[in-house]
Amino acid sequence: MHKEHTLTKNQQIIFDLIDKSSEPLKAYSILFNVQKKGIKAPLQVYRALDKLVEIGKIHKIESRNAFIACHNSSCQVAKATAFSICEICEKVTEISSAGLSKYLANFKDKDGMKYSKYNLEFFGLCKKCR
Amino acid sequence: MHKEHTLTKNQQIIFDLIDKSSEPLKAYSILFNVQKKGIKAPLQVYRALDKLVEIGKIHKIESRNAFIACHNSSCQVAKATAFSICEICEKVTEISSAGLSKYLANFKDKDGMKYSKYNLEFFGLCKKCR
DNA sequence: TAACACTGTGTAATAATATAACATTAATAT
DNA sequence: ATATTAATGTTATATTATTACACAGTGTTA
Ligand SMILES: [Zn+2]
Ligand SMILES: [Zn+2]
Ligand SMILES: [Zn+2]
Ligand SMILES: [Zn+2]
Repeated sequence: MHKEHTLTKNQQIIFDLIDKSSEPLKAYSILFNVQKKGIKAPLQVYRALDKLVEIGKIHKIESRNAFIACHNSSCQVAKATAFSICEICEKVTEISSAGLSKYLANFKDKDGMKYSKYNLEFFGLCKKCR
Repeated sequence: MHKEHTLTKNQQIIFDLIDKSSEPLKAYSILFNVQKKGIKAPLQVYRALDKLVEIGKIHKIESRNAFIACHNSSCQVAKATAFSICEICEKVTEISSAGLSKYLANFKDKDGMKYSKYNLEFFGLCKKCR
């Protein structure tokens, strides 16, 4: 469960937009869509995005420079994320697998180092596109 | 072992630069460094980078928008990559673990889907920065 | 109270990253 | 030879992200 954060006005507007989107949204597409709500500048968007990522309400899909809402209630560590990305339709799904997260959290590199933060992006074809 | 590709002039210049760098290089830093060799425009750099990524000679570190040479001779599938990234000094190391790549290649999502392409970035502190 | 720290906001300007469009040249295949 | 593909050179532009500065709200604390 996510720690409860009271979102500010800008954060709430931008989170709502991302949360109800069926696909990852890019920063300037978000900007375009919230201009009618008074958010006029890129920085206002990026500041809200930064905060939302920090508190785990959204995640950034690094390979796409886009953002999706976290729908994974067990995503306790906001910084340990895994996604599947369809290379045709660009559908992105957050992977919620206890086995995977356990494996990665326990993975040790050759220096014996463990990592609690990671981002994993799988690429392939989604059900519809196969 | 990588399939042998004969690099073109621009590709070779840019690969050499990345290969001898101790840290990931960004596209415009590459551009700056190869201008004396006649590569003048961003597009010339991006085209070479795209090709080098495609043939597995280099990898893109997505979270950093930077490129490193592949030093992993067992990196047969150029598109299945794992890295550790130091959050202080930004040192990046390609992880070469048979166990990890086997686990990820065999991972099935809840639809039973397997993925042969993935990119995994671990974040933490390197030996020196711990 | 007043001073302070902290967080968020608004705005303008600019930096950094990446691609489109078009003309040309080199390499490869039949 | 000719067709095809891949790479190049160049200009312009699109996309993504940050710097800098002024200010407002909130809570702490001296
Ligand atoms: Zn999540
Ligand atoms: Zn799809
Ligand atoms: Zn590699
Ligand atoms: Zn370090």
